[in-house]
Amino acid sequence: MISSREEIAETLREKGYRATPQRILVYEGLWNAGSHPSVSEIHKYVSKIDPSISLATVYKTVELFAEIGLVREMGSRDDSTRYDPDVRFHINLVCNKCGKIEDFACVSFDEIAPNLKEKAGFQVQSHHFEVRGLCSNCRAGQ
Amino acid sequence: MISSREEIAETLREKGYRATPQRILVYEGLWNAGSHPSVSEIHKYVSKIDPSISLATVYKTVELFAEIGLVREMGSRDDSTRYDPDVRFHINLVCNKCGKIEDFACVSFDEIAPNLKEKAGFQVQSHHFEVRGLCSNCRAGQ
DNA sequence: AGTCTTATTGATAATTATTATTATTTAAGT
DNA sequence: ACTTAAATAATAATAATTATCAATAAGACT
Repeated sequence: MISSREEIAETLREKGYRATPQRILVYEGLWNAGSHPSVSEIHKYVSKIDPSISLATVYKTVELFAEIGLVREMGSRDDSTRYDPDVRFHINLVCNKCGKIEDFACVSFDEIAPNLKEKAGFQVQSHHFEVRGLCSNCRAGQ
Repeated sequence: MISSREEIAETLREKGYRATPQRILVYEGLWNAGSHPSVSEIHKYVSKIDPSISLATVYKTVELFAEIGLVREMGSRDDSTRYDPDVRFHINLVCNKCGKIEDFACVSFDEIAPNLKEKAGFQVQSHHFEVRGLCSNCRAGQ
């Protein structure tokens, strides 16, 4: 699922953007800075490799990635916005107690809203499907 | 779908909270302060009826309502967090251009993730199902 | 390989949503 | 009516995000 550095560079150039080392690094951070990382967590991760990278650059990069579909913005409920580099359709299960986020496969988008486009005339660009509650661990500890 | 003042007051008391005029007012604001209103919009609305109501009170009230299931927090992507007083399962269609939010009925939760509870052992407390893209108007104007 | 143009970066200031604090008020049980 | 803890209003504090701008470097063109 994760793309190679050269694939990312190619995608950026195709869309008319420059393939900078910072952008490649942020892409890798999205996959390696923990589960569904925040900008702050991504910045912490990439700083270990390039200590001079700016927080503002990470902000601008994830915003760009979201625009061109390289990442999915999850919105913020508690602290800060989180990002999911898996852009395939799935459900994010967020535990209200421990905060853990799991991914859960579900039926396809077309099965859920078969006539979304016909009825609403809506052109889908991204989605955010989040379910909040208690994960199995936290339920056990109740 | 909207509950009466007395029903809201009763729900609050049942859960052990006080039924204050501010809380009743905020509940009405959730339905009347525009589509999927933000805290700021709710405060603007309720201030017309009770000019002394504090912004902090609106924040605390919607937080309480979200906890006891009287409203659904939609999370924030752009500006501020928005709230949906319709807590039934449905999709929010958010236009990336004009910002309009429409509600879209879809198949039931259980049809989408039939074995969510069995497989993930996850106890659902709330959901946020948002699809971003272009609404029919904005597509036409492209 | 060298030069040019302009997008991008890094550093930081500014903004703004949200939360915390605290004295005062009030809902609801007695 | 009285009491008491919960709730409110006002406002200060926090923290995420955005804006600004001079310096840098990616990529196009010789």
